[in-house]
This record gives sequence, C-alpha cells and structure tokens, in this order.
Amino acid sequence: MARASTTSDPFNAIAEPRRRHILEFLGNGERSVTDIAEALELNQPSVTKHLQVLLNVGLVDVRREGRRTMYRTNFGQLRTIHDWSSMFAQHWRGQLRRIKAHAEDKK
Amino acid sequence: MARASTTSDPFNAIAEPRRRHILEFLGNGERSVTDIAEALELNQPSVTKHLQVLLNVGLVDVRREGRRTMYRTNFGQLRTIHDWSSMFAQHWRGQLRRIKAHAEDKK
DNA sequence: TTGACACATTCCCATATGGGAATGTATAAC
DNA sequence: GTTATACATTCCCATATGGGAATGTGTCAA
Repeated sequence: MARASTTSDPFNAIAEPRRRHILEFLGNGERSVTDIAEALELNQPSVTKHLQVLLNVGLVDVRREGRRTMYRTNFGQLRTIHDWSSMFAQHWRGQLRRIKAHAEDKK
Repeated sequence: MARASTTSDPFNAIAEPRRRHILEFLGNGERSVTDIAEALELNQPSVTKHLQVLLNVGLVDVRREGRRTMYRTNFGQLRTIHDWSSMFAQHWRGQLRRIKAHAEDKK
C-alpha cells in the first residue's frame, strides 16, 4: 500500500510545497484561480488540482463570483497542524532553557 | 513527476500518520526500534524504514547502545512545522475575536 | 566458534500522486 | 446565438511511496 490519500488529512495536504505556497498567498486575502496561477507561476489546471485537495481537507473555502472562483485560506483548519506541533513545545522550551543555563555556566 | 521525495523536508515526513505516532511516542523519551514496533503494533522493518525517513529530515536522533539502537525525537526540528503554522496564528485569533464579538452582539 | 538477538536492507508490487496537454463547462460579453 | 473568459476534468505517464517477506549484518551470550 502506498501513502494514504492526500485528500484525507491536512498533514498530507501541506506536504506539497506548492500547496503551502498557495495557503501563504491566500493568507493575504481572497484570490481567483488565475491570480494564484500567475502569482506562483503555475498553470491553471495544476492550481485547480491543488485547490481541490486543499478544499477537500478544509484548508481553503470557496466562493463563486461571476466567472471567477474565489478561494481563501481557512485559518481555523490550520490549527490542526499548529496544535499538533504545539504538543512538543514544552520540550523545545526546555531545550532553550538548557542552552541558556549552559551559557550561564560558562561565565 | 510525483510528489517530492519524502526524505527532503519535515512537512513531507510528518504527512504519514505512523511517523507522527512514532514522534509522539518518542516524545516520552528514548526508545529502541523493538519498543516502538511493539507499542505501535508495527513490524520491525516498517518501523526502521519510518525511522530512517525521520532521521533523514532530522526529526529524530539516534544513539547506539549495544545491540539496540535508541531513537529520540529532535524537538528542535519540529519547530519548522510549528513556525510555519504560526504564520497564520494572528488570523485565527482574529476569527475568535469576531466570534466573540458576534456573541456579544446577540445579547 | 556457534547461536540468539536487534536492526537494517533489499525485492517486489499495488497504489497514490503531480505535471502537461487536451477537453468539457459555466458565465459574461457582443 | 456566438465568442471569449475562467475554471474544472480527464488522460496518460513517470516517479515515489509503504507493506510484507526474505535476507544481510553487527553485537552479546554461552
């Protein structure tokens, strides 16, 4: 079996660099598919595909506006990632403390 | 072209659920390959492979102890993930504020 | 030295992409 | 109605896994 489908969870969705770039770009506000394609220098079908993946895991939301389809980052869903990585925060704070303490000892 | 190699960056490495579980398990302290395999109910070759991926991107560190190989989470490298997701933190705080404000309005 | 133990590697295979090109489909403009 | 615009889908293909089984290798015990 290969890796689980990329459409199943946010972690898999942000594994792709271009999708992270799209999320970052959309972080500045709603944009159309064409805008994204031009800004990130990707061709339209490619952008649409990535957006579908992001949409499937709820990392972006859509809105139809005439001929254009406006996408925007769903910040709330990004907390899934943030919360998971936060699980380890206490440890790296401890690490910093130790580094600091070590530096102090040197004096 | 398929997705970039999983050995290239942390985001790709944590896309795999089992690897996240390994990181979580190792968060409690150093463990041997066999310990991990038993705890997560995976067979040894599978665990070793995942550990190699995590090692390649620096998410775990190793130490040899006799016949056993002890692995531990490299919390520092997990900041890469945390820092990226933090980029959006201001937005979801804003979202919470708006939700709160909306609730207030209702009263 | 021989054997057990703990891992690491290698093979093979089913499956999941991601890209490029071509095509289908709404919606707006004329 | 016809055409252009803006996307969404579909095909095809090269490549990257992840799992299972078998095998290779280093280390400790007897």
